[in-house]
Amino acid sequence: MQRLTIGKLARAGDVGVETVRFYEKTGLLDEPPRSSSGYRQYPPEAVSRLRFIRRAKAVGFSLSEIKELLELRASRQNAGSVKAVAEARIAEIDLRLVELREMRRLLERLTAKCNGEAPVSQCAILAALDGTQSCGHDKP
Amino acid sequence: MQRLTIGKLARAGDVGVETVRFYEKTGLLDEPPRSSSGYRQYPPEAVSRLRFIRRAKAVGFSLSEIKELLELRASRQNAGSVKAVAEARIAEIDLRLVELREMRRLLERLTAKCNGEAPVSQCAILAALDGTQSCGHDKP
DNA sequence: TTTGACTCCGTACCTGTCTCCAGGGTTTAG
DNA sequence: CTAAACCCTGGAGACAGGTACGGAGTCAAA
Repeated sequence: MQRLTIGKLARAGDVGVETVRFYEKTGLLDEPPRSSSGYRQYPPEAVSRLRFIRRAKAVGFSLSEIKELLELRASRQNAGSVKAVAEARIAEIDLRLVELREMRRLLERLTAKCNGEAPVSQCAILAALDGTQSCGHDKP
Repeated sequence: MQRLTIGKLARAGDVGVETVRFYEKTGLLDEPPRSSSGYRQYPPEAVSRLRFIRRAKAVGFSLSEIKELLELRASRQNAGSVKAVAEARIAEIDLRLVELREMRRLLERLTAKCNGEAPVSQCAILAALDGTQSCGHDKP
């Protein structure tokens, strides 16, 4: 039943003390009871909650999505709503992957055409960005 | 030789008026001459500069990278430095692609295991984030 | 008991890229 | 001539996700 100070919780969750307070302020962590002198006294479960947040961040959930997941976890709904959040996140990732691959393709083409020895005035990259050459992005 | 007001420039470059002023403040666009009443009067070349910025943003350069590219464009160096900026950007994109693919892979595995009809207490996604089940991320 | 590590609170700051506002002056179309 | 549409400045606000700081109170070990 031992309670943790904020510093111990932060170390256990591998985040900064300020981050714990920030999470509390934004509703990701509940306000814990306080000691007579006002120190936060966390129950051991706070560590798993903090780790939940860390793991959810690692798979790319935003803090507001994580808050939503935590609220769902505490609810008596069925898992479909959680799955929906995860699927929405996958869809966002897919969108971003498409964008990044397209950017990469364009950049790759440009750098392939660029002769690094020539003066900048003949740089294919700059020419494409100037629009004096197609970079495959704008229609003619 | 007709000069453009900021509004016309903004429309020509498909950005907001405020954005043009912001680009000026941050050094992406030069300060143009002013009319007697203080209105900005842009030369037609400002449009291509603005479009340069727009295209460079589209391939994922940050504004500070774009500023660097614009400075290189105005210099008498050879194209190698431009190419280096582009290659650094490709490397960043590759890094991000790896991260996103990993996130996607983890999320996909979790959602596949999640039965949406079950109560949240049996949700495989939440279980993995809780750490009570491996999500393939943390070592056992 | 003293020292050093810890905690409290509130607020400001950071990166990046804008976006909006108030309270003016100017230009242009009708 | 008037009304709408435009322009000016400086500063604030927005988003995300923290990070830093100052001044003061508290706790634990030597």
